Amino acid sequence: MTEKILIVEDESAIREMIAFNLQRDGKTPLQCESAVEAERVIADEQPDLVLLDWMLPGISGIEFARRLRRDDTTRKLPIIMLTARGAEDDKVHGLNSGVDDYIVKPFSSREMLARVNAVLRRGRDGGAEDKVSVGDLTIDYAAHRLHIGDGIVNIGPTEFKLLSFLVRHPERVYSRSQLLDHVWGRNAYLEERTVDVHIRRLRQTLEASGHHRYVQTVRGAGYRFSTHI
Amino acid sequence: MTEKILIVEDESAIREMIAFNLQRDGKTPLQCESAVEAERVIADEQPDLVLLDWMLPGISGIEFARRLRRDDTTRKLPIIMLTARGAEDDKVHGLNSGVDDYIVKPFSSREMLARVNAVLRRGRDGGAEDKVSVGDLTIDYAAHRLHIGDGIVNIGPTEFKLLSFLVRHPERVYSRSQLLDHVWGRNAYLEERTVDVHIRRLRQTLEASGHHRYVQTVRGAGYRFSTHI
DNA sequence: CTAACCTGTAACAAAAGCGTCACAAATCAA
DNA sequence: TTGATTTGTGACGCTTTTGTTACAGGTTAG
Repeated sequence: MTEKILIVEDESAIREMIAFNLQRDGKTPLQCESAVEAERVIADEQPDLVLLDWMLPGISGIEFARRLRRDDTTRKLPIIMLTARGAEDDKVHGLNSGVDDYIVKPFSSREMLARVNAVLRRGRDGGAEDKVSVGDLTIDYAAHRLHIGDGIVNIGPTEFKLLSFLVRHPERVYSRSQLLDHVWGRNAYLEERTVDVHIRRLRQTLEASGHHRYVQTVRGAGYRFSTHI
Repeated sequence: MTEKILIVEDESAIREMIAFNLQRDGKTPLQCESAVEAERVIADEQPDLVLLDWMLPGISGIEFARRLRRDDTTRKLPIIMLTARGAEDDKVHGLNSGVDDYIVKPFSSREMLARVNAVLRRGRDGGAEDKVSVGDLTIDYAAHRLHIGDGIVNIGPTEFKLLSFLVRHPERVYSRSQLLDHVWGRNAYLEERTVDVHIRRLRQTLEASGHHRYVQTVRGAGYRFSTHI
């Protein structure tokens, strides 16, 4: 339970603060200032998770994340991105399909710990479980694919994320605002109706091959994934 | 559902804006201009969350947050800090004073609501009050659904709120006026007979699957939820 | 570089739920 | 019993919410 967590962040105040709070939570923090250094530490220490700053001297955090994803030995190493608030966040979000989560600065220690533990838990529970099946649906997270029955169904990135989120939290209503937060990210400021359209597209994809109403509307509240009725 | 949220902020424009948006989201905003005033309101009204400006006349927001954390009666009261953009130091100080989250000015109403709801949700999950059962009724707040016996019944927003309120306060008579206040909100000016019609609709929903008379009329007084007779 | 694809938004259509009213039924006070 | 008061019930516009389609801009793959 004393997971090693590597912090790659050039600003020492933030780095220290994160390390302090991780330690208080029973983790073993490792600190790095640059990607070059991080590469070595990852090889030597085999951390369980990486907290990666988006802005790094030399190679950017995103590029570094990409590189980690390309390498077979680090492909499954969970990464949480630390990003600054700003216009470029959208870009980050669009590009970082390989990143497990991201935290926007400034963040509270509680939020940071919550996300770290969530990602660690995810890795533990479903270490081998890259697939989740519900009814005749199978979501293949590793391959980023959706199976319905025997067939493979083509599904867009947003639809996939939306379905993934809903399936991970079934029998529970989420408002449009909450879905925007969880699926699109906390700082994607979009129309709430955008959610409706994607729900519609998702339903179309699902019902093209089956006839279930997994994705349900709760009037005045939001949407819900349920296998009942 | 109607959580009380205290806004401590000396700039009235910001305060009003926040209050307006909170109200639109179904919350009950309370407003204060200073820490002294806030202390009294917290004691009197028992809010569920505090939005605290970091710059306050007299005592600073951070100092006030620290004080709240020291006091046993307010130790668990969630605090969201409102800070101006900039200064790294603020971040560190704020985090150490134990606040739950941060919002950096200027912020959008959607972001503010998202964070408020996130913090409230976090507090609720610990409380684990997601389902309430009475007799063969089970109200599932998370799924926004009503179970009767084995069956699942879908229920409209107003009926759901009405039933929720009655079930939370069973064996007690509420007048139409009181029900309008608690279910529809203090500033909904409707005919009192509207309550009758919704009671009727609720009864229909309940008796469609069972034959109980949970919702009882008390002539001249109002309605009551009761499991006997 | 082009074509296919995906995305977010707007506009319109459909559906659902809401509040009010009018009248029926029930209850109460004489 | 009778008349008055209270509550139950069904119907009807109206508003709000959601479904659906179309489209313009942007991105990706080939």
